[in-house]
Amino acid sequence: MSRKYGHYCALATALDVVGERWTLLVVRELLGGPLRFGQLKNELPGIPGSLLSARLQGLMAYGVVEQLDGHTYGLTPLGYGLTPALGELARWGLHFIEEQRPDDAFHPRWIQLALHSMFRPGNGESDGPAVYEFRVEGYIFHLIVEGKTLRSVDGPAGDPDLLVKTDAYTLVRIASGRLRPAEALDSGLVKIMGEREEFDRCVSLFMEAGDTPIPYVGPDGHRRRAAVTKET
Amino acid sequence: MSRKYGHYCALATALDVVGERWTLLVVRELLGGPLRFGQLKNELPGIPGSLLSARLQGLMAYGVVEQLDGHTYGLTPLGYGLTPALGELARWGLHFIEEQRPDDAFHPRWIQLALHSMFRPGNGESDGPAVYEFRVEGYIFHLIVEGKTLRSVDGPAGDPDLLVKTDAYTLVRIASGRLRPAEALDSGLVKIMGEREEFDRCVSLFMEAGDTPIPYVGPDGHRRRAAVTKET
DNA sequence: CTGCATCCGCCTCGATACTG
DNA sequence: CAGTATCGAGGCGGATGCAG
Repeated sequence: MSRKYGHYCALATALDVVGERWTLLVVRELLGGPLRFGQLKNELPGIPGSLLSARLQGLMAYGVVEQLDGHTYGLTPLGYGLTPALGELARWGLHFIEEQRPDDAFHPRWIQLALHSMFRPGNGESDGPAVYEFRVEGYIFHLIVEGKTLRSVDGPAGDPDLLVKTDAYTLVRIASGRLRPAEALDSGLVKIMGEREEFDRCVSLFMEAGDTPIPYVGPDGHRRRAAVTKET
Repeated sequence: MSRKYGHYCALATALDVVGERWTLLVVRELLGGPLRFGQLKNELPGIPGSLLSARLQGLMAYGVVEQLDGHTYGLTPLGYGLTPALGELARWGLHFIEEQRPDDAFHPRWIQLALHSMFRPGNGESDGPAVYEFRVEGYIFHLIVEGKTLRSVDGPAGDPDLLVKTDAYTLVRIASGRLRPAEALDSGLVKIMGEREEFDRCVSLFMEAGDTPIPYVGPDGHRRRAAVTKET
């Protein structure tokens, strides 16, 4: 049995279930739909196979993940219930995304989660559903905005209102408030196919106009200790 | 340097900062305001002093916690930014809160977080601010509902619209959908001072009428494995 | 080749004792 | 009271092995 906190507290209980290392990242992967063990392992660079196995067993025991036919694992409704929590955590994590893209592993699917976490339903009134196709480093998906709901679907859209082509690093710089969307467009870091007006509307769905939605906490801002500290 | 996932992903980055054991519980304690090391240790039953020290150092290095005058620690604005994430996690954790109150440690302050996580702004229209005082197992605090915001303050209220007296276990049973508020009131598990109508209004701020907001996942629901599994 | 169990070195964690 | 030092136990990371 895994380590528990032994606090009669909703947060501590949640962490008893999904607080261990790698667990929430496993859930992150499955948010996009069921996956096989191998795919899961491929999209979680660094995880030992044995640990992934253990996590899946644990999550199944809690009813968060279920094993479907043919060695595929998917979230139960309970597991999908973690979506808002993961969204808020991801949104907060944008404060700390590194300025320079490090040699970290990356999968374009990550940014779908980030986009979801920044979605502000209510900004940008749209009558019918709006469809935006994204092409990020070879990966294609599209967002469907309908009223107050946002869905992201893998693959190209049939007839998108806008097509956006860019790279992950640029998206991160925009999301963390270090690059304004208009600048990204003018400098060619973001290329669009469609009306400029539609681009602005798309942007307004995720961030307030002229404002940095997620102020970035730089590497020096990380150190709040006033005086000199031992650097070992 | 703590272990990092090495994923260029907002969620993984957040977990790099607050994903280690005990870290989010330290933040939970500080959400109510700055605390001294000793208080913090007392309200986190089970944490080793050395680990609390390490966590505080780490959080300070990231700018999430800052040391105030006289050995007191408080959240920075960045730290308070974790509020929605902790709220969503706590809300999800309500699915797993044990049916029987175990011998777990408990502090009434925990339930303030749970109440926050269940708050549904927009339910129950109130013109002026509504003030509800809670007395839970000797601990007194009051909620101030004003429009779409909810604040909870330690200590008694001056002139509350309603006074609620109950125990933690009953609150958990209500929150996890196993006990309806009206039943709790009728059976005397919850005692109120004020109008019954005001009680209903208070309830409607946190849960939909006649509906279980957080379906409980019982100990048997935890096992989704169809067949018999080895029990060691 | 995929899915997962096993083994081992290392680092984190948990408990206690110790210092300013 | 605030925080540090020490040490055993156990979770984690990486490599290997085996069954379907």
